[in-house]
Order: sequence, then C-alpha cells, then structure tokens
Amino acid sequence: MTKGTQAVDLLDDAGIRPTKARALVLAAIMEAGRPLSHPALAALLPELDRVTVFRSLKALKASGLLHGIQGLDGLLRYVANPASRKGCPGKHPHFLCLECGAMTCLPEQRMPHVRVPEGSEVVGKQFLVYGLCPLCSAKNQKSGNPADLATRKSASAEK
Amino acid sequence: MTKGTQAVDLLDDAGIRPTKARALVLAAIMEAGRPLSHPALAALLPELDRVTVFRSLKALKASGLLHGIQGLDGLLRYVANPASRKGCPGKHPHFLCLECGAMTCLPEQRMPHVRVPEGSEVVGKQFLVYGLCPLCSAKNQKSGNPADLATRKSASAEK
DNA sequence: GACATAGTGCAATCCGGTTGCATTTTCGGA
DNA sequence: TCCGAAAATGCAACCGGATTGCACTATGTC
Ligand SMILES: [Mn+2]
Ligand SMILES: [Mn+2]
Ligand SMILES: [Zn+2]
Ligand SMILES: [Zn+2]
Repeated sequence: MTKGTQAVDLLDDAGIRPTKARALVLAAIMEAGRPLSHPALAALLPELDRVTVFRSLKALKASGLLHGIQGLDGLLRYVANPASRKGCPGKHPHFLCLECGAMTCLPEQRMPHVRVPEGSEVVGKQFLVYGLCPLCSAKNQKSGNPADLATRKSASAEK
Repeated sequence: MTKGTQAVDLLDDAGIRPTKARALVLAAIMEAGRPLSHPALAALLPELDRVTVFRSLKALKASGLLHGIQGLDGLLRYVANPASRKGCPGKHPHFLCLECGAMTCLPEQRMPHVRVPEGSEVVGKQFLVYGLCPLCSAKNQKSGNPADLATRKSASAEK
C-alpha cells in the first residue's frame, strides 16, 4: 500500500472526490510531516498546475483534512489534520523557526483566553510563536551568531 | 503646533531623518489612531509615491516608532508605538473585526506564555484574535446575519 | 554655500493568488 | 458497460501588494 493509496482512502473518508491531484497534494503534505506553503508544494509537484494545487488545498482544507497556518511572511502553510482532531482546526498555537523555516503544531496546548472589548464577538484566534527550533538553537550556540533573528531574511527562506 | 510638527519631533527623537514623507506617514497613522495597512495609507497620502510609503514605514518601524500587525489577509497594519513602550513592539494581542476590517491593539494584556519544545528559543509571538467588533456585532444582531464569518470576503474590506 | 549621503519618484518587475473558459475526469444511473 | 451531468483540471490572463534599479532631489555637515 503506497502513500498515494493511503491518501486516496483519506479523501474517500472525508467525502470528497479522490482525484489524482488531491491525492498527490495530500500525500506530499503528509510525507513532509510539517507545514508547507503553496509555493513549496507547487515546487514539489511540478506535474500539477499551480492553480490546481491552490484548488486542491482549498478542497482539502474545506473537508477538514488540512489546516492552514499563517507564517510571519503572511503565507499560509498547510499541515495534515490527524484523524483524531479532524473537527477542530486552528485551535492550537504554532511554532516557527526563524532560521530554518520549520513550523510545528503545538497541539497539546489550547488557545489562551483573551479579554476583548465589551460587546465584541470572538470567532477565532491565531497564535504564532517564533524563534529558534532546538536544532538551529544548538547550531547557533556553537557558531556564536549575533544576528537580529526577528528581521532575518531566512525567516521566510523556507516558503 | 500642528500634528506634522509633532511627528517631526518624534522622528528627531527617534534619531532618523525627519523627512516630509516620514512625517506625513507617521502623522496619518497617529491621527487614525488604529492600525492602517500600506494600501490604506497610500490612499490617504496620494501626494506620496507608494514606494516611498513602503520605505517610510520600514524606516519608522526600524526606529521603533511603529509596530506592524498581520491581519488574516497577510497584510501588515501599522500603529504608532506610545513613547512609553518604544522598546517592546509586538508584545500584546490584537483584535481584528472580520466585518469592517478594523483592528485594535489590546495593550493591557500580555502575551500568554507558551510551552515550546525542549531546546527551542522564543524570540517573539504574534497573537491575533478575530471576530466582530462591538459595532458590527450590534449591527449584525438586528439584521440576523447567518453568514460564515470566518471565510467572509469583507474580512479584508478595510485594507 | 558645497559636498557627501540618504531619501524620493517613477518604471519595471516579481510573486502569490484569483478568474474565465475550454477540456478532461469522475461517478451515478441507464 | 456505456452515457451524461457535474466536478475537477490546465492554461492564459489578470490582479494587487511588494521589491528593485536608477536618475533626481532633499538633508545634514563642514
Ligand atoms: Mn497546527
Ligand atoms: Mn498593537
Ligand atoms: Zn530551525
Ligand atoms: Zn467591525
């Protein structure tokens, strides 16, 4: 049973048409194991038209198989929703490494409560924590890097 | 003493050249009293080239006079930093109205703490709460609006 | 006032994302 | 298994925000 087959099953389960494009996109995202932006996916899947990748992502997201997270560059990165948490997307904070661009879900933590102005209605929240992942932090320790991480170009290196 | 003069003083204090463009941009933002995106500012200042507005914003931000907040549409909105909090930008959550696009700082609330993977280094956080502002919430109450707010187009109406 | 430097305007370009439309794929029913 | 309606795809055009290169102008210093 290949990864593609697995993806097709997920599409079937989710109740959307298991097309080749959607299976490829979903498989690529699951294989990556971390959030990928549209440009990254399009580069990974040159056999698909970029528009098709956009539309596949939209469909996958709508069906609850993916959730999108906004990076510091404003671009959405997509991650597969584990079967267990299909119904509650975007309900946890995310961590972004400014050095290598890796992004991680922090699903074990709930969104903190925030007091909003009287009369407001909260629909959702988006919480992004950024800095250095364990690997990059260790690497930087050795090479004594003084750069301003917050404004570093490589923050968006990994599109 | 006009608003422009006031802005010039701030520029001087911040140690950057008090050019006409920067003063205009800063004054416009302070006068608005709420986060404005680049397109909004450019529309407000037709006498300036859009590129100049971009560069002015960059300079103002770098000097600590402004901070930028990302909306759901990926666009940055800029707000003036109060003199008291010049050194610590982006240290509070923000609220975005999906209906009218208005954005507000919630400066009275600190960024919640988040547990990150062992060995990670946190540089900063970005916390966006979105929904309906008091005005729009009240308006919607009356006209009984069932639309899916999270995906509403007008979320980016107020650029 | 003159000079070096930094900022500005303008045009071109880039890039992510959307739209319209003709063609192909999918899938349920004959 | 074949057929037709509906949905998905590829391609081209388009859109808006953002960046870049370069000639020109404003700013601050001597
Ligand atoms: Mn996540
Ligand atoms: Mn703020
Ligand atoms: Zn890293
Ligand atoms: Zn509102």
